[in-house]
Amino acid sequence: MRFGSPDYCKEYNMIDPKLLRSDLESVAEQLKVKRFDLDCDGFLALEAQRKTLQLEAESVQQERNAYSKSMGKLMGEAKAKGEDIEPLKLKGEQLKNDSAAADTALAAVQEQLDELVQGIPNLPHPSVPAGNDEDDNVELRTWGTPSKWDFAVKDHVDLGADLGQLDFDRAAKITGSRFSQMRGGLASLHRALTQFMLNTHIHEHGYEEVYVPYIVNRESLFGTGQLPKFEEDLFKLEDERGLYLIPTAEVPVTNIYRNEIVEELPIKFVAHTPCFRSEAGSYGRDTRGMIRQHQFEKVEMVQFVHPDKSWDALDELVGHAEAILQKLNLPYRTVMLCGGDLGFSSAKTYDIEVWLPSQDKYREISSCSNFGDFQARRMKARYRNEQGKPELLHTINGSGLAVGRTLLAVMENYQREDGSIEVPEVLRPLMNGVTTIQP
RNA sequence: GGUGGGAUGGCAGAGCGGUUGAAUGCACCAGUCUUGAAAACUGGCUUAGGUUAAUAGCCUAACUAGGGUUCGAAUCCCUAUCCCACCGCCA
Repeated sequence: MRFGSPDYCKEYNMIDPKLLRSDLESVAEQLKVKRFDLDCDGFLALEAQRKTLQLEAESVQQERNAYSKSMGKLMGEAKAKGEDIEPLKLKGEQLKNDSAAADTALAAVQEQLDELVQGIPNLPHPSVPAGNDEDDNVELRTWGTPSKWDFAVKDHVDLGADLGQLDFDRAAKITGSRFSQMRGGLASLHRALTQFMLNTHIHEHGYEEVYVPYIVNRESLFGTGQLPKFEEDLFKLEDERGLYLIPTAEVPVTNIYRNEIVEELPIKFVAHTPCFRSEAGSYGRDTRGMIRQHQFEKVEMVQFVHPDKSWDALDELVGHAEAILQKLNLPYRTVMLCGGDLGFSSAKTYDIEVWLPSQDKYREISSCSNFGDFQARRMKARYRNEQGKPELLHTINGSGLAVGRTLLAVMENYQREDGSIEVPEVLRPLMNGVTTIQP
């Protein structure tokens, strides 16, 4: 759980504290791209206190250790001479109290320092453009051409309802809003998409499939950065152990190597899991259909890579996600997120957005990020460098893809005038040759 | 859910409350020997934090985790987690 001593260093530092001490101005400058205002004066003041107090605490501790070590001998001598050993103990007691006082003072400052440092997001990569929100994201490329329809296109909600295979009302009855229930061909199509994505990543992109828990502990959520800042986005179990439903496979998969030194890099994992998100704070947004659900399926790619290779690996991983859309022949575009839209832990993120004819625009279907050593530092996930020394590795991940949204995109882009849906070529072998979803 | 037994360095495995960061073996690295290799011998071999120009020294911490007793804890006490065995229940 912890780096080093419980007294002197708290867990979950994120930005390298050494970097803050050596290059504070530069860090603050870089964080402006992310629209984060770093409290430099506050940091410097706390850091100065920390340094003084830590040196003090360690020196008292040193004295105490030396005294304790000599105690055995001193007591023996005292007893041999028939002297009282109480004064000897008293001095030890005094040292203990001094030490405890010094530790307490240090801990108080360290706590404030930790709080400050832990609230600092990851630094953005120099190539990340400044900007406030998604409107400032930069389109890098588009692929495919949105179809022209000579009839009025329906959205997936109407298509699904007309097919009698997608039912939000019954899902609401069973559970509540933001859930869906499917049946028949649509349910099969949904499953086939999952299977297709997994097969592609495993057999064409070199990923190893992993099966992981869908319920995780706090430490894992800290490791990937969902906690402590984003607790309200999670479903927490009413359980004294304090467990949570996973909001993404990223959490269990990335944490596979928490507190470990891995032998060989890179490691490429792909996992299919359900994802659970409370969507607190998104009331009224995307309430129609299955764009934003409390429960959805996702195929997630996670890579553990050498620090020198993470940027190349990210580009490659984006390509893996795009390949799925290309094989499904779904038009999309790839954008680079601006600083203001970047997630807390991410150094750089590419979003892939699929074309939705009903909305006449592109909507996010995958998000691919490089976290640098940010998550690795929280997780203590390391590898052995060329000198054989443990060093933080880099983590990257990306959806490949969000299955629910992919289904929706397939429905809308493959719809026919009669309301039936053509099954994309690549999915047919997985659906026993079925070519059309019909009522 | 019940009862018992465990958790020590990469692995195996010692460890009376006081030079134990931790015996020993294996593995690993370097050297000697050898034409080369093996064997044998010699030496090295955990990690984190702080200090520092330093991956040099020095200091602090760590024997699953958290708390307690003590001048002093791997060693004693409490709690949690995980593992093993048996019983009960069960997809």
